[in-house]
Amino acid sequence: MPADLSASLPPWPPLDTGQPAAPLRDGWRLGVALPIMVYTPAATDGSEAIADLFDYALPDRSFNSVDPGDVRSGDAPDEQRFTAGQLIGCRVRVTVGKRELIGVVFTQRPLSQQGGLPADELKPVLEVLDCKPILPADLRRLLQWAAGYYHFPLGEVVATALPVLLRQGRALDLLARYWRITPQAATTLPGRSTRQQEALQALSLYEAHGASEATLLLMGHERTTLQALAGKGLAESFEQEKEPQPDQPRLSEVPLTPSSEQQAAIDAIRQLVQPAAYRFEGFLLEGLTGSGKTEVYLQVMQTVLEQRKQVLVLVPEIGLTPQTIQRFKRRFAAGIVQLHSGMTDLMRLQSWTAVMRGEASILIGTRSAIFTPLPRLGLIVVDEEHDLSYKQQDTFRYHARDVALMRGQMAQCPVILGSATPSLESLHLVNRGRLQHLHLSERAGSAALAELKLIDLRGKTRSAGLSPPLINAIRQTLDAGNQVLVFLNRRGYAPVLLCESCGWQADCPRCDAHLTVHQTPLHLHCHHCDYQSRLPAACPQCQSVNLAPTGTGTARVEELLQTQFASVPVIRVDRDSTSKRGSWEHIYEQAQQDQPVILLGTQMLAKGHHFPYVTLVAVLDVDGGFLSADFRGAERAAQLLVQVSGRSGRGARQGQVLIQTYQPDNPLLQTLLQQGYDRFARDTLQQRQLAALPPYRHAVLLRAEAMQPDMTQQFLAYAVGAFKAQAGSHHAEIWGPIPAPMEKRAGVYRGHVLILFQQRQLRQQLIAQWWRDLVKTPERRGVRISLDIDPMELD
DNA sequence: AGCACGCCGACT
DNA sequence: GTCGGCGTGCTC
Repeated sequence: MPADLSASLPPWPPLDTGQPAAPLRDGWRLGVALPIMVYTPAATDGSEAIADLFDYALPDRSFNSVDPGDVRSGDAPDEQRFTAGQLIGCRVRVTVGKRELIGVVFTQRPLSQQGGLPADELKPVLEVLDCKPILPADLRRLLQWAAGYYHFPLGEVVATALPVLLRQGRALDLLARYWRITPQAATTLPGRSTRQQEALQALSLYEAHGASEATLLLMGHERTTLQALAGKGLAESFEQEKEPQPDQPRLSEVPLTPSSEQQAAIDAIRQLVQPAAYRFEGFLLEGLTGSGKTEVYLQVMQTVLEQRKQVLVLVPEIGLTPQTIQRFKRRFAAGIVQLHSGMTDLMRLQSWTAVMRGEASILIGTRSAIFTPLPRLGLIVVDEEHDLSYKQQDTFRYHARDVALMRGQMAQCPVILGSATPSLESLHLVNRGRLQHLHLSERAGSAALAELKLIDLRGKTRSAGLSPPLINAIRQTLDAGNQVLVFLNRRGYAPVLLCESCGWQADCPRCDAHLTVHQTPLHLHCHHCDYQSRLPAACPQCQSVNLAPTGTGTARVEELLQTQFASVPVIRVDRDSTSKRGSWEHIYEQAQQDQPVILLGTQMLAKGHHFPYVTLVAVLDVDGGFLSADFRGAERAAQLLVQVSGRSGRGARQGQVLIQTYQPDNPLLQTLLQQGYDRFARDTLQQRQLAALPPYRHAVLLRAEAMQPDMTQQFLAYAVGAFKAQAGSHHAEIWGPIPAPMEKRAGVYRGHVLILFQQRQLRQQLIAQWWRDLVKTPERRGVRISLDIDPMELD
């Protein structure tokens, strides 16, 4: 029986319009954040100093007529286009140099007030695009924090927070179509159509004030259904200025009965989402795949929704499957919207607007969704918090998990970080008492956790990377009618083309890397820069024709498996095989049948997917990660192993995981296998502490790249000199400059300096001035530089 | 990042 | 004599 979550609460507050400011004779000076890579000094705005703003004038005549209705109406004369309201948080169109850009107002003060550029040197604002702020105060504060923390221009940070269409100047539609139920509906039956019945039921919840069509569409109803109801006189549509229509979340499914562990976790978090007790607290919810983390999220969310607050759920880039969405939609009849890269710009704008206006209560999105305005944010969930996709790797290098923790503090709401394999950063926060650790150790249902076993590759023959014991295990599993998952982190056919006469190897001309052999179509491909070429007929060095594809890629394993197990379908899942749209769904469908198949794939297969009939997971090569030069390599590899093993034996059947290695005695690998991830993580943390590495110290990576290797190194040497001159060498340890692990990539020579700080605040201060000077310095010419705060990968 | 201005080679 | 090469410098 659906329970009403929203007993009788007051209506939602209006949008943050601020205090209407009185029009001044001489107009306003607006501090605008613009999407350009420029750093400007902080201009003072009363008490607060905000860097990277450009001042523009909004002249007096703009205020001659104050009529909110005329804002943006195309035929109004110029003088009537602006209101004298709060402009902070609104978009403006301005001239920058010779071009026009759209920025967001961050400060607003009278032109007569002293400070900044003389008023007559300011350019005028061309157009005000919003009559109400699109970025509310709390989000502006978060964006300012992020710009400061990551040392990135505020305007560029703001740009990542806005949907593309708003960045391009599109107006937020103020008129909308609404639907409501008619009085006749009380006495007339809707007929046999279940869709119409469902739609009518939904409409009845909104009573006479109606529901916006957008909301109804988001709830899964179709426009044609509504029109059919209108045809029968049961519903009617009308247009009105869009007032935020509060979402009316309801529970639409009976919650599962939690295990005692789940209940303990739910209770712990629920304490903080009681009406009087709302405050920030971070939780690390650690639980293996299948242990029921999602049920904990759902039950805490229920409490939050009961108070008409909103929930933001972050998921990794590939974690947002239709199954995930379905799970939430089954549980709550509520506005649930998504934000991810697979959506069109218009869909993203609609989701963004719906949560910004409080018309949706649940937002499920990837990394950048952390910057969405949610006026009544009550809970943030970061699922699979260890996932690397939360860290943006280009230009604005923010970490969505870290931003989420800051946002929770600013919004005074709890943040749940969930993972089967928590990041060492989060475990460190637990140790320091900054996060509360909650455990789910039991696996729901009957399935026991898969047992992990090593296969010692030393002295064993291999065909296409598979040892005889592994091939036997695969055969037994298939003969028993079960499915097999084979995991290899290398795409293509063979990772290198080798001349068997002289040892020549086909290398990429633009990178320090081998070219990968691909079979269909036959060519050489560089996975680092996309360079492609034909296979040479003979060795360019010794003219021998004994060129052999060497090593193992997924395509070659596929070939072997197909010949070895001819009666069983082999499904390859990697970027090469799933690039076509719909192919992933097809694969998924096949894997959900209780038929023997072999699934073969890269990372893509490791995460979050349910394969109930897989009972054997084979990891062909685990050594790359555990031997990695990067100090985080082992952590990554361990997380991947645990995630992969979570794919096995989720149904009623016992699963096993076989791991091939040349290093069966590797101590970290042994710890992981014998004592589990927790112990592995504790040991690894201890090593980090001894080596004074993150998370025990706070890192900054300065990257540089240039056309010549010495230019890169020269610049980095200069940068180190400048840092020492400014900061001395007491507060920080400098590593480098050193060339990047793959120095030449896509034709440019890359290098970096790593600086480790004892204190985060000191890092913040010392880096700020240094970086702003570096950007300006003439030594920079010909060198591209970027700054990475809390770097995750040293490449 | 754009998009200027600015000072040196092969074309009508 | 010009079209245009991309070096460096600014954008309220």
